[in-house]
Order: sequence, then structure tokens, then C-alpha cells
Amino acid sequence: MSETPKIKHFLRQIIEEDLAAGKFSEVVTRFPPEPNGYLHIGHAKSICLNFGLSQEYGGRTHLRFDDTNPTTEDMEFVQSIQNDVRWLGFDWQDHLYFASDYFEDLYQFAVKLIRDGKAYVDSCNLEEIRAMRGTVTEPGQPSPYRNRSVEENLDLFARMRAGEFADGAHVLRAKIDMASANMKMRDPLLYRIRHAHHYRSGDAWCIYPMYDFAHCLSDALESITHSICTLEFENNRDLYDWVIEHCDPPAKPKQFEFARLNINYTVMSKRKLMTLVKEKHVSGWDDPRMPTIAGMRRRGYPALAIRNFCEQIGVAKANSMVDFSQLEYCIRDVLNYEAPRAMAITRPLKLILETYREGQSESLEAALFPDEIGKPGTRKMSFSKTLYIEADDFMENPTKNFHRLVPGGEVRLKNAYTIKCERVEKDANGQITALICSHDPNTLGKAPEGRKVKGIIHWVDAQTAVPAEFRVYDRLFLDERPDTVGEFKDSLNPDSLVVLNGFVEASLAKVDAGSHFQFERQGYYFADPKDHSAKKLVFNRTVSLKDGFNKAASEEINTPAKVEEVQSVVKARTYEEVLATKAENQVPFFQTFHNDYGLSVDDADTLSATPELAQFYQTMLTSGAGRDAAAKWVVNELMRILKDIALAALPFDASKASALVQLLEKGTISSKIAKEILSEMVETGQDPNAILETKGLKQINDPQAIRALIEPLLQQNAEKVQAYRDGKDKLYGFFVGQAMKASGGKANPEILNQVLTAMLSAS
RNA sequence: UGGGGAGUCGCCAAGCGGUAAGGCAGCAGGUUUUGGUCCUGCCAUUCGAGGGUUCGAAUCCUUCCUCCCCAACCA
Repeated sequence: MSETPKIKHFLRQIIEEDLAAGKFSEVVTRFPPEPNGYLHIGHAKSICLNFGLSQEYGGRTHLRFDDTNPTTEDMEFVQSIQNDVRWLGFDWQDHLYFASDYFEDLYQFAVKLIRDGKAYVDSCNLEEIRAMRGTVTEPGQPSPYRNRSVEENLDLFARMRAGEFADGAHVLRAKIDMASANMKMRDPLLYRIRHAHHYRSGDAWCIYPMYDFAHCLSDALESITHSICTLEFENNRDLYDWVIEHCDPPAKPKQFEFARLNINYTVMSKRKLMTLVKEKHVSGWDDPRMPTIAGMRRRGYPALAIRNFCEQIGVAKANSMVDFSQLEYCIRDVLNYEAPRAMAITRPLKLILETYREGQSESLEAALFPDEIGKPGTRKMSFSKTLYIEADDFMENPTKNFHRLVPGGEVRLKNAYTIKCERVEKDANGQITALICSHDPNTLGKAPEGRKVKGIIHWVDAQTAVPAEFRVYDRLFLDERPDTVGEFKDSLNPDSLVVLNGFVEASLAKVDAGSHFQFERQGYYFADPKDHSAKKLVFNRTVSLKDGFNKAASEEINTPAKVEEVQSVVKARTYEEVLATKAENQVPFFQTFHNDYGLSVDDADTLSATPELAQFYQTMLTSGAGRDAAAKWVVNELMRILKDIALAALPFDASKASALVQLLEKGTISSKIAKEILSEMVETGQDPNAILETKGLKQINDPQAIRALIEPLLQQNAEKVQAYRDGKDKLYGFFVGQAMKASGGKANPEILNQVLTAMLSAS
């Protein structure tokens, strides 16, 4: 089985940096489901991530039920969730928590906020609050209750808790900023009144905390170090930090977001899955077609395969949709190694051996695993005159590349003899009822003499075969993205479940429910954990075998045609266009820079972005830097620095910047060294000439010195030199890079290139 | 039209100024008593587009384009 290499995705990087910086001694993550539905493959990614991270770096992961909404949550779900997490292979030990256990702590934090004037009771109703929130482009309006006194707020909040008010009469809100560009910060709700029975806290409370208040504080209460959630919570991070800052719990967890998992040909939202269950499009949450963990388990997906899959798809921040075939690959990869082989006939076709004596029978031995798996074990298979083969393995009028059974053709019965089809028997309607064949008794365990038999098919002995039901599952939806084609239910695949009745070999008569098999040449099957018994054999098709023959025919009928993207050619902006966008105090600078200094429209635009920047640039000029060089430097180098530090907060002034640019202009330093000096200036505010001296960063211009640098390098990389000379000229960059590194970045690049080129071409 | 994210092969995804990793899918061969597995080879002169900086740009600057998220008393 293939090993999935572990990529250092951004969360692992963050954790390693935090660990290296000594921010904490162990990683504490949490998986925080709301108990209002079953877990699905998307949750599996989160579970693997959270538990995986704490395992890798040393630490622990908590299982915490985020049960702050009494109207949707249920004990059934807390059971199923625990079951699913455990089945996936993870252990939270004694770290099982419930947000509902924190209700009292949370209440006290809210009281603190009120006391500090950071929260207030709002008595507006739902519609009023919504109306006053504003829109994404317009600021919200403060509630008329926003300035209630601390005493009044305290009193009201206590009475809310005491049950004096009806649902919706009041809410507790954070007092942040109704004009914030981040809608989540416009005085978000912290508590609402709900006279509802909670599945755990019962009737102890009639006010319940909102997610944004409860979640971050629950994290803090548990000393979570890395609170990992999905992308849609990015906007909530400001609020997460705000609540932590103002409630000031001892621990200060941080939130990080990653892209949730999407897989094509399925749906992942709880609402849609719930609909499928409620409207009986599937048999339940654990229907093998469901992307739920319970469904996948019942389908026969190994937990290891799911874990491998989650590792394989990676963790990043780009919305993406993973191909179903990637999951299937992981399942086959595990099952190929785990599932013993057996033979099953799903659409039986009777086959009579006219050369085999009536009443005779023999016992043949068949390996449980093919040689390359390296696992021992055999089973017995009875063989007699009448057999069943798969109807698909015979074609009366074969297509071109069909190399299974055909009239007059010979084929190998796997683990038995080769046979030849002599005649086809049909009923009155012309339907094939049986195949009359002959067998070559001299082909057991060896190749027939004088001829090659290419086809191999599977079979069962009609005398001993056991009837079995096969549930052949396929993708639940016809469209890659069922949720984007109007009503998602319209995309339901009518053939997602096909029930077939056939036979399995006798050795499977007493297998336990929940065992895996590979039915040779067909697929991996799983004895259904609920419906399978010795009385009635029921096998779920977990996944088909990869099919190198039929695939061309069955290729994705529903794959939408790629829409050609129209590339509009972007024209450079004209002086007039940019001028029209400039503010009044920018215009004079913009005009001077472009018209008088001869700078490009873009550079003039950038330099005149603020009067302060424009003045900074002009001061550089009066300190001696050239117009062009200074402009390039400010636009390309300083602008980068200014993303992190405001101009006014820069530890050096325009004259020092000017000095740096002049060094560059004189050729004393290369642009690479200029960058190095700049970052030093940002750190220390020192004069560039001083940095140059103390660090010895003067450019190396002597060709001999550079040659001496390159020589050993070429010797050490003789094969690469050869490859380069043989035409792999991309390697040039490698040599430049190495040589530059060897010089500590000080080699004059122009001279270095000359010397290098000469040395590489001299053979 | 505000704010927050994201764009690297058909699908995921590394890459953090110096030779465009890897996996899935696909294609072509080899091994094979599974049209499976396994093995070998092929599969991005180019990183959403344009412009710029640099000896050198997927990586830095700049303009633009596209997609996702935010206006539940859900989480």
C-alpha cells in the first residue's frame, strides 16, 4: 500500500513556528461539532486535521459539543458523533466537553463585559436589529438602547436569565462598532432568550449564548492553542479576538481557517443530507450512498482509507472540489491489501460442461490473496459439471477487443480449467439459457499445450454456490455539483442502487457481517453490517475494481463542457484616465512626477498615492538620489515595506533612503545587497553606509575572485555541468544561484554571468 | 459599489528571488491464472491577465480580471 508523504501545509508550518518560538509547550486542538446531524466526509477532514496535528506535534485534541442552540440539538447525534470519531481511529481520552457545561462561566464573562461597558441589552426586535445593521456598503445605525447604563444592563440581563421576559424581548449585544466594514463587528448578538428545553442542561437556562461568544471562550476555557475552522469563519476572526481580548480569559487561543472539503457528485450540507433522509431518497443517515461517516462505514470504506484520503488531498485555503476518483483510489489501495479474494456471480449464466462426468465433483484450491500481496491462506472451491458464470463474460457476437467467452472460443476459468464454448442453448424467445462447453482436463494449474488462452473469467459451482443479494452502489448524483443545477434532488441518480441476486462460492456461506472481500474481477464488497446473516447473504459493493476495459464507454456523460474563458486584453491606463482618479492633494504631485520628471504613469500614480509618500520621494531627490533610481526604489522596494509599517513609523528618514539609492546608483552594491541593507535599516534604522561597512557587503567586481568561487562549484556538480552542456540549459539558473550563494550575494551579477558563461562553454 | 479570502496541469497540491515537487485522472509499454495489483515511460518552456523591478520572477511592485465568504436572535 502506498504511503502518503506528509506535506508541510500552512497549519503545520504555523505550529512549527509557534513551537520554535516557545509560544506553548504542547499543541491543543479541538473538534467542535454541533450535535444536530451526522458527521460526513468533510468533518472527517477536520477530525483528521485536528487529531493528526496534536499527534504529530505532541499534545491532545478535545472533543467538544458546541451545543448552544437548544432547539436543534439531540442526544442521538452526540452518540453517533462519538461513534464516528472513534471509528475513524481517534481518541479524545478524557477530554470530552460540552459548551453547555460552560453556561455559568459564559454568563459571568458576559457580566464582565457589561460591567466594562462592552455589552448592552438591546430591546429591539429581530426586524429592527436587522434593519439597523446596515448593508455591506452602508454603515449600521446604533440601537436606541445602546447607551443604557451599566446598572440597567446588569439588571436586565439578570432578569433575562431569571426568565422574566418572553423569547425575543431582549438580547445581549457586544458594543463594538455599528459602522465597521466587517459586518460581524456591528454590535453582534451575544445572548438570546429561548424558553426551550436543552437536551443536556434541561430547563436550567432560558438564555443561550451565541456561537461567536461561546466558541472562543470555550476554546479559552480548555486552553486550546490552535482553533481550526473552515474558511467561512474568516470574518468571525476579528470578533473571536475581540471577545478574547475583552473577556480576558487566562488562555488566548488563536483561530485559523482552512478550506472545507468538497467532493464532486455528492452534497455535503447538513440541510441537504437531512432532506435526503427525511424524504427517504436514501434509507437513512447510514445509507451506503451517503457521504456520512456512518454511510461510508456501512458501505465498507475502511477508516484507514479515509484517513489516507484526508492526508492526500492536503490542507490549503483555496476553495476546491476533489475528484471522487481520488477517494476511490484510497479505498482500493487499502482493500487490495486487506480484502481476501472470493468469487461471486451477480448476474448468473448457466454453463454446462459436456465433457465433465455427471455427478462428479472435485475440490480445487484457491489462494486468498494473489502472490504479490504476500499473504498466505487458501480456500477450497468445489467444481462440477454445472457452473454459473457472469452473464457479462459471454458475448454471442463479440466486439473487437472482447477476450472473454465467445462461441467456439476458449477461456480460462480462474483457479480451474480452460473451457471452450461449443454451443449456445436458447429458449423459445431466443434468450440464452445455458452455454454448453467442453473443458481441457490437462489445464489445471498449467497452461494448455500449443495455444494461448488470454481470457480469464470467474465462476461458481452451481451445486454448492450460495444465493446472495448484491447491492451495487453508484454515485448518488448525476451532476458534478448537484447544488448548482437548480433543485439538487433533480440530480439524483436513479441507478445509484441496483439490487442483484446471484451466488457466491460456498466458502462464503458463513461469513460474518462486516467482512470485506474482493469478488474477483468485479470489485470490493462488504457483508452488510445490518442486513447480512447466514440465512440471507447481503453484500454491498464498496467500490468497483478499476476497469481498464469498459472505461471508455462509461466515461462521464455529465461532465459539463468547459466554458472557454474570454480573455479581454487589458490596455495600459492613460495619463488622463489616472489623472481623473486622483484626489485633489495628489494631482500636483502626479503631474510633476509624470510631466516634469518623466516618470511612467504607473510610477507617478504610486508615488503620489499620498502627499506624505510624494514628499518622502522628493526629499530623497534633494538629498542626492536620481529621479529614476529613487522612483524605482520607492515603487518596488519601499512599497513592500510599507505594507507592514506606516511611512511615519519608519525608523529611517528620506535622506538615509536616498543614501541607499545612491550606493545602488554608483554600483557599490547590487540590488540584492540593497534589499539586504534595507531590511536591516527597517530593523535598526541605521545608516546604509554603516551597515555596508559593518557587514562587509561591498560588491565583488573582480572576475578572478568570482572565477575562484565558481571553480569548485563546477567540480562538485560535474554531472550537472555535463547535462547543461548536453543541452539542459535550464540548469543555468541553478549555477547562478549556487555561485551567488557562495559569494554571500556579493558577486557582481553581471560579471558573474560573464564568467560563468565562459566557464560553462569551455569544455 | 464596503470588508475579508483565494487563483500553479482535467482534479487536488508543493513552491516563500536561483533546475515548475508529488498524488489522482489520462495515455503508452512490461509482468500477471483478476482487462485488478505492481513496474517503466509520457503528461505545465509556464504559474488568472497586462505592465514594471531584477543578471534572474510562480515568488517582489503595480493595474486589472475571475471565484468564494459576510447584512440568522444558526454554527
